[in-house]
Amino acid sequence: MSRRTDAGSSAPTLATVADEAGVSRQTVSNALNSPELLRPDTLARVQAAIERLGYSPNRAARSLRTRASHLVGLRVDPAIEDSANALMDRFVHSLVESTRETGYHVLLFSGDGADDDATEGYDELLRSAAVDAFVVTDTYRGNPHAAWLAQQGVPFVAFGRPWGEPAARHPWVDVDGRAGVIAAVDHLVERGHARIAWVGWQKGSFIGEDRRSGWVDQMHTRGLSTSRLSARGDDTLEFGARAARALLDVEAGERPTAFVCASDTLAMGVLRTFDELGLRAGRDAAVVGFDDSIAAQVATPGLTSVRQPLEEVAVEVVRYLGELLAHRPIPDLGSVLTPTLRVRETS
Amino acid sequence: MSRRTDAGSSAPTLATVADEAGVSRQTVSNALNSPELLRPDTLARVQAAIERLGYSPNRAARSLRTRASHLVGLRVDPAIEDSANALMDRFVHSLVESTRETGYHVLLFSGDGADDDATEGYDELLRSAAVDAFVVTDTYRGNPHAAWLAQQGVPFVAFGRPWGEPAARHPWVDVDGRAGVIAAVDHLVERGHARIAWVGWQKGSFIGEDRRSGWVDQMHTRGLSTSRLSARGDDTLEFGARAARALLDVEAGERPTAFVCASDTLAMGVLRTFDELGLRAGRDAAVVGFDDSIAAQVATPGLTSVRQPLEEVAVEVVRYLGELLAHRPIPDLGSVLTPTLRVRETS
DNA sequence: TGAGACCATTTGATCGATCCATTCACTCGC
DNA sequence: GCGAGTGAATGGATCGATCAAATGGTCTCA
Repeated sequence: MSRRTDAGSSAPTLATVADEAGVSRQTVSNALNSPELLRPDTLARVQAAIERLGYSPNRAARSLRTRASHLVGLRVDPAIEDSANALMDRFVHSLVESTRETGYHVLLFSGDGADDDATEGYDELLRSAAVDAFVVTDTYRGNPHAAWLAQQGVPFVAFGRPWGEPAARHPWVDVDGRAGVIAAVDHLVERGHARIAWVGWQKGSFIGEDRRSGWVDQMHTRGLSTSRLSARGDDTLEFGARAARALLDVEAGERPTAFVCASDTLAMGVLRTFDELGLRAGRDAAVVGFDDSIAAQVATPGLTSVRQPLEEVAVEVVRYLGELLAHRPIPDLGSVLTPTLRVRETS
Repeated sequence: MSRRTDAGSSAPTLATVADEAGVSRQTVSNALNSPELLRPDTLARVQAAIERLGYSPNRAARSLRTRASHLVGLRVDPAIEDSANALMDRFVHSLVESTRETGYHVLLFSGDGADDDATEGYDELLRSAAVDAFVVTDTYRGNPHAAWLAQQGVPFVAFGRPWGEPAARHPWVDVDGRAGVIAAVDHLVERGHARIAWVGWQKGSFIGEDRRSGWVDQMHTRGLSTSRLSARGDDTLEFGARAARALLDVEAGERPTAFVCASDTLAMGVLRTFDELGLRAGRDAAVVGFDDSIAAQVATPGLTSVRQPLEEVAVEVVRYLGELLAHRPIPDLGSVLTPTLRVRETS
């Protein structure tokens, strides 16, 4: 009965456990994967043996046979130190937590230096069957990764809408940036502000236009003018500072009393200009950022900011992954979550 | 010759490539793993076939046979939003970059909710042979993870010294916090400061004591007193603010003119108190933080801070991993890197 | 009593790569 | 001309799990 009695120092296998419990390999396998097939007493005996030997199925062997690695790939791009990056960090943490509950793990990878080939990294992991699916995070306009994955028929879930690509058929999760900005505008209007400025990104960014539309529309809904209150440029501290200087450099009646920004980075730039001009955020004028970064939390004064519910995003992403990998039809291809406003001293 | 001519939609395997090139499986395998064994013309023929079919070896099959997954595990703990977390982010990015060059990948995992069992997560991945080694990041006093891994004989590299455990035999990489603080003190002395305060963590933290020792010793080396200039508490914004208030609440001659902090979080707390008291960092008193977080970069005024060379740390960690997994003897078990001071407006 | 249905369990084959031992081809020396 | 020696390529076995099909046993009902 014991064709494998070497029980030496090497890790226990199915055969080891089978011997220990006095059953066959397949029965042990069933105890793990389809316990309902076993008679209760047999199941108990096998489970006891598994426990006793400290057995865990070998992942490589299982993957080889089932053609499923139970890994999802996530590409992390070379660290650009800005708030967007810190955002990713929160998301990654949440993603790891969520995947854990479903028995999956997150595999990180990066493209190689040569940026010309966007499929780099994805392609390799895919062909070697290293991962079952991908999570794609930066879905800016015409994201080549998403397009390529879709074309290849690779399972993936995107964090971010397929902006401007109505034909996209992959599941995605996104945060309603527009709603976040609307909440910010409402908050400021309720605080008595009427001249509320926008400091955002250049045209061409769908995300930027989405957020800005919240400002434009809600200002009009509230009966307020947006004229001469909008600034657009790069997502840098410098541009935020420059934009604030320009917006404030008008006659007193025209001057904005509040600034809504497309990112915390821009908001911190606005605060820098306030400091230069001797203005006090929260007293002389209000500022609201976007992302609720650590900088927003520890800055003085504390920066009011729109917080993305990344924990919920991760949960939704993993839910979609589960459906996708179980080959279940997915009725709703997209899921939009609402951010919340974290009010601090600058407003 | 072609026992595998199904070349259907499924991914190519060694056998497929072998057929295509008119050689045997083993020859294709050798072309990948020991190309010097092949005759140049055969090698070229095989490589052409690999290229043509877009073949990548199946990782699961390879892992099963070689008993090596080419994955390293990294445990990410539930996101605590502070600067330490942002630090991890930079490190993870660098680690992914460094491992890529050696053909390894980073697998993220987390402990389950039950925190009582420190081995949770590690144990599972280990027994299922999912990873070849681990990278451990938080090596505070008596870190149970490191101790357990060492005891089990699992290969791992630590980011952080095995504080207070001279018997430790695992490789580690660390940043010389003491040297960073010494550089900060020197910088401040050169700027004309003599009463330089320390705002740090409670006793019991080896890292905290290491950093503090840089302050104590360098102050004495410079012939300066440290009396009544030290505050210790939690690593929070609130404590930093409280400590600054207390340190400044003395008669004018006794008052510190500079603050060196054990973290950016504490430094931001100090800045908050400055703001309350109407003081201007960089003019009325200097402040230096530690970690060069994003908050330090975008704060107004910009916070001078000690920056850890995490990119180099990652490279060293991966180098050690390579030695460890190749079973090469490791002569130097530890590697200490020197941080640099990023000077900004607060000093 | 025996054919048929049904259940728990077992056996052999397989996933795709690498290890090991062997075979083949070819040169060289005597 | 023939065995030794070398380099190149091959074939069978194997890693540890799961799949697919077969086995033996118990129970039901004609």
